[in-house]
Amino acid sequence: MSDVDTLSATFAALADPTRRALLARLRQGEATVTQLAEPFAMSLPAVSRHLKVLERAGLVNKGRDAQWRPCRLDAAPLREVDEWVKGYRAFFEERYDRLAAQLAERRAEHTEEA
Amino acid sequence: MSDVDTLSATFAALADPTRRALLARLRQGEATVTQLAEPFAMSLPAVSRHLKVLERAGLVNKGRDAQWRPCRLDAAPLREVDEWVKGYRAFFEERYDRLAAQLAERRAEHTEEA
DNA sequence: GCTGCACTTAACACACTGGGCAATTAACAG
DNA sequence: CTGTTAATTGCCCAGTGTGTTAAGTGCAGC
Repeated sequence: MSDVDTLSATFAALADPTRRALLARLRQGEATVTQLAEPFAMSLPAVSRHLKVLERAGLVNKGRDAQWRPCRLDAAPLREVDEWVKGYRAFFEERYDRLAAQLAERRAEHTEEA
Repeated sequence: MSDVDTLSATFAALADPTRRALLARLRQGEATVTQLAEPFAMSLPAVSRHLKVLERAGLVNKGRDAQWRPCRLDAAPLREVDEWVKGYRAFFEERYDRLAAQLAERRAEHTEEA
């Protein structure tokens, strides 16, 4: 996890239901680590580590208020995810299904030519 | 990786640049395992396993043509990703930045009430 | 049936993940 | 100074991921 590209780090961070739940919670506003951990059947250190993963992925910012570390959502990396998915929208959107099929077929022909 | 939810499996599959490159290649149409492996500085078995990960995530379908396994893109799982990201769009889209801030603040007030 | 090609599986190494508890740091409250 | 609360870090363990090479499987063609 040392020098992974942003997109990989973001996807990896999102590939865990606990972390996605943390993000969902943070949509409702700031929360401390203990507050965030409360709903989970999991130790505080475990949640703290999940938050660190999210933080390193740039999805969460931690502030400092005395002994509390109020966490805020930073959805910026999700913009990149959105852009990436956009490149595949033609392949999963209903209204684009036929277009996608045509694209794939036409490009397959080009491939065979080469 | 046994009984992971679809979204987690999809995100995990996407959290690897090699696999994303494989998907990008498959946008241009069917390809065999060897064809797919060709651009990578990586053994064939390694690529084969990457494809298996994509297959188990439902992102790739493998056919059977004699000794070849033509792989096709199946972007259906990405629809779910798109839906998920949509839930955060208000937090990263320029035009929604102010709205998101308001939402977060208003919900933070509600939280404090409780 | 042997040989070759496409691909998968096996066996192994190694790093990372995610969970637990215990100990530690940091900051407030008396 | 002492004790409490918030949060992190260290250590251990089990499981998983990713790469290698070598062996196995399945199909085609002479």
